[in-house]
Amino acid sequence: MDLMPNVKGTRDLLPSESVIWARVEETARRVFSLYGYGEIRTPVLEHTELFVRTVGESTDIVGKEMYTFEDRKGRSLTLRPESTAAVARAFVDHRLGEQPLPVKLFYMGPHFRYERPQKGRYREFHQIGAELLGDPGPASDAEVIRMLVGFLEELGFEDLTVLLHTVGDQETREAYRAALVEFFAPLAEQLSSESRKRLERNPLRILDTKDSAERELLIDAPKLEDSLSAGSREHFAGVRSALDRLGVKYRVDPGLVRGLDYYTLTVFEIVSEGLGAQNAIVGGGRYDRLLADLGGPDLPAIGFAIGLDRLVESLPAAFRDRCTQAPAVRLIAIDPVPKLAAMELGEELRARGVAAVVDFGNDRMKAALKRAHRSGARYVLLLGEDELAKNAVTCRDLNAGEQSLVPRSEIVGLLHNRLRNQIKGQIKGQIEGQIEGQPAGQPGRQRGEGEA
RNA sequence: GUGAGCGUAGCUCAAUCGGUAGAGCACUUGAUUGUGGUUCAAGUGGUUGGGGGUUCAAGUCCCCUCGCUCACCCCA
Repeated sequence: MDLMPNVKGTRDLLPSESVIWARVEETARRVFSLYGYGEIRTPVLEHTELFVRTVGESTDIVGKEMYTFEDRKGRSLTLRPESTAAVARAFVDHRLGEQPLPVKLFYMGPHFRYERPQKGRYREFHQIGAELLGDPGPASDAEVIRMLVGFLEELGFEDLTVLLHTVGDQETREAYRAALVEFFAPLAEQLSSESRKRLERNPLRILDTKDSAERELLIDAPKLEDSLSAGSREHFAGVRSALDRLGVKYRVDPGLVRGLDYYTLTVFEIVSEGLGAQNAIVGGGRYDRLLADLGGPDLPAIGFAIGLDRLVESLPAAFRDRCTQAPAVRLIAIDPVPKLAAMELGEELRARGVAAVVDFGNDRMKAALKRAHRSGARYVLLLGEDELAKNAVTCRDLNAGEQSLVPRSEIVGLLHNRLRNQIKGQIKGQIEGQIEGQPAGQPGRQRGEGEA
């Protein structure tokens, strides 16, 4: 039992894991910026009212999952359970509607919901999201989805299917809501208590029930498709034809009803295998009323949020294997005096972009070499009195188990070249600027799968 | 919020009907005075999550509690 455990539903990410997260985040930044998105960083803390008004009082998020508390002046604050509302708030606050439209923003960071943790669900979780604000067209919907799919492909995901649906415009929703209530009212006894509540508060949510008896009832229930207004129908058709043209695979899923109140028209989701029950890694949709509801301009918008925790859990092994952080070179000084020489050499290597660590242990070389091996280093440079006297260093290749005496003047260039060559094969599909100092790999892990 | 399962060495786990806690890996040391990874030998390591109860005797049975995990609900 820990004396000081972490807070339930939160976790620490150690370097072997956080390096993967960093690569995913870098990829998102690169891909999204190629589409003209800029990063927005909003506070983790917002007024509770923001989420109550936008996400919806009838949702579980607002009803029972928010981390809400009063500050010292009695104001009700909430740790953000999602970010679309916050981005919309910032958009209104900063009058971004007066800029050339659409405004394209992405964000990433921690979010909080008070739920029982399980696989793929944490109380502190992380989202990467993007919002395109100020354009009504189906083309924007398609571009947003295309960008999202492109991002996931960069990470090595294959065969992910986009689930697509429409919840219609306001007119549609009102008509359909009425139709649903009319249909279910006489059947209320056959509904679960949960669904009876839904019938009052948010009838659309009955559609995605998992209760088999209720699914039977749904067969004869009015279809959302039949209530779609002409405009909604046209919009949905536009999204679909644009996605077809862009080569995005999707499946229309009539059961897909996003839970948040602010969604209109297009909604979509991406699920992944191997995540257990919490398999949605992305959710998104259009929210044409949200900005106006917040007292801002009457502008439409669309966006999505990626569950980073779940994304990383389902990340293809090929991507994970490329994410290593061990410095490739380790310098071991055998006596006190060469230690300073080792530090100097380390600086020279780093100046050329070669990641190098000086071993400061004062024990025997045996122990130092062991540390080097365990660190995942590819090369060890040995500096002792012998080497100093000859103005050279011993360069040991830990993979090959071979070593040679290299003149001091040549060692930096030699390592720089060797590591550069090794990296070129691995770098494909990875971030520019990561070329330097690419490590040799983790202990116990196959080397060089990324090559060729 | 509801339900189920599980807490034994740093890690993964074992321990028969209740009988005085053990293995693999890891770690330390040595074989090797300036050479890791392989091999061999030796060694360190435990309040069996915590508290209470039953019993001659509890890791094992009972109660309480804390924690973790999975699932429901819902969502990323």
